[in-house]
Amino acid sequence: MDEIPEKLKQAGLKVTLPRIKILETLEKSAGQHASAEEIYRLLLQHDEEIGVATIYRVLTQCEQAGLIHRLQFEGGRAVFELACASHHDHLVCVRCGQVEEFYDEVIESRQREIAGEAGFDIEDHSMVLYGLCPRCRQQAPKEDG
Amino acid sequence: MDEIPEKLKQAGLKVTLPRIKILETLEKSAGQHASAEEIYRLLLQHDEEIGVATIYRVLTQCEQAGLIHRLQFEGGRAVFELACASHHDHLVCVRCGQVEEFYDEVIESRQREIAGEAGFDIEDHSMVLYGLCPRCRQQAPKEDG
DNA sequence: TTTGATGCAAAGGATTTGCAAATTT
DNA sequence: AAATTTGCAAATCCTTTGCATCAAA
Repeated sequence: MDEIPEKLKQAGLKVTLPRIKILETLEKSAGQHASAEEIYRLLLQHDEEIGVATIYRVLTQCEQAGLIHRLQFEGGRAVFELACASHHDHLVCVRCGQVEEFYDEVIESRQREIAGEAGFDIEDHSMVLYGLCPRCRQQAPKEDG
Repeated sequence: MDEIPEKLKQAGLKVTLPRIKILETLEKSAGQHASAEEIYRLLLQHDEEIGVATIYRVLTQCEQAGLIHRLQFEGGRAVFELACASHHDHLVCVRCGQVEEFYDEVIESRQREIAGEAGFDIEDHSMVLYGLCPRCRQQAPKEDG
């Protein structure tokens, strides 16, 4: 499973320790989704002191190379994921931040139809369902009256 | 159609000139979608000098009151729309920024099913299709190859 | 008049950038 | 050795906040 250096090479990026560490961290992060700052902290925990600037730069370069995806959920900071998996959309827990992936062919085909009717040439789409994950639902049975 | 003051009152907000102007500007903006900065500039064009801080404050307050929605498309800045219309999702032109709305019951119901299977209690969702609108498609027949 | 709203400028968080020093090929 | 990459700090973008002034109820 250690193809990270290969991928960097194929992307025309030099294979450096920071890059490898950053991608490995993303790979191992919970649910394989992490923000730049989370990656920074995870690296620190493993005694890898890589500056935030480098992390942002590497993530941006890898995104442009198609190695990772940048996800813009509600709440400002971007979250990144390795691009190895096939296309999918996301379920995000508004309480704990947990991210789950899903893919639904019915939705995908409806999207194509809708875009076609509107005359749009779709390049990309994002679909995020926000709510409480099973765990958080139990911990917060009811919030209001 | 001039119910803006009414809505403000119902939301428990004082009916002030800046608020009325800001909501009117949003109402009249292209496709009824605008960012805070766009609203600021549109107001300036009509010789209304309202500070950005006020615009952000008013937009945030109106959002909390349910009068408008804050949309987080790709690219950082938030875009706002009046909440008068019923729920819908968005098609965004990646070139000219044009925003179109759509609603599809098939997608909506699939979303509910998916969330249910995952055990999530959905509070909200966002779905955005990014691509070239009909006009921009003509102006840019092919970019590569 | 009392309460809430505005404007300005300063603060804030996330991300980017300039430049010299350090690395990879 | 040549070309990139890194780290740091300063800069930038978008948005929020503190506080004195001003307007709405």
